[in-house]
Amino acid sequence: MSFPDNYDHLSTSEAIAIQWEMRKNINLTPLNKEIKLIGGADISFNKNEDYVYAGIIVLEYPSMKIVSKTTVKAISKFPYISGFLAFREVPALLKVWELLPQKPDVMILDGQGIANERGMGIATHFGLLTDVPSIGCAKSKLTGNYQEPENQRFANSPLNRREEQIGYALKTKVNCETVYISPGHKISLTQSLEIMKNCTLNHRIPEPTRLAHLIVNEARVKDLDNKQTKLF
DNA sequence: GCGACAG
DNA sequence: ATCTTGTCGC
Repeated sequence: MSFPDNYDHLSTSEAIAIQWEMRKNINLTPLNKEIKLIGGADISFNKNEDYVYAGIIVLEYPSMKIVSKTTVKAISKFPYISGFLAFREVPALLKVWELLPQKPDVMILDGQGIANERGMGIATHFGLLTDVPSIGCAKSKLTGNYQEPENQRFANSPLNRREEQIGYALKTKVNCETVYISPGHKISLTQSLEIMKNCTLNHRIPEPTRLAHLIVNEARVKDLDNKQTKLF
């Protein structure tokens, strides 16, 4: 099938067809390369605007020292629809990816990997298009069943769909809500969990996506300030 | 029909 | 996700 240049005017049935086609290429075999750099991606936007601020932060692994921050402002007309988050966020993230001074060995996306109705969460979608190993780290569950982990740091339980495990529910911090980890592409289930534990400092959200969220929000607010000061 | 529903 | 103040707890 032919893939569109952008997702701005896609119908959900066309999006489903793309997911169906792309999923054939998902690879969940273990990554057998040392991880030195890890990236985190996120987007931010103002309500009722078609602009999104996309960003990727690159960190040393496992020290979590910042190596680079890159953000870009882009148009995204595809709305947020549960199950189709990638179509809203990935096009802008690909633009940031192109601009990175140095590509990381693994990318962490704010959302699901294979823990999606059709196995095609944002992390899997991004990983397939960039051919980079990727992991999804979501703040809430999309699909699947699991037992709530104990209230202990790094307590975890499998996230299952039917008979198959698609990820983990992970307690990154005591007295904080669970996060949901799933492999995206070119990485295994168990590796995705171990890597995310190693990226967790003293916050509920592991550093890559936590810091990515901060830089895209900063980019958005600075742009808002510009608009305000320009009026005077 | 009912419940679920990443950001 | 974004809109928003104070407030409880480590």
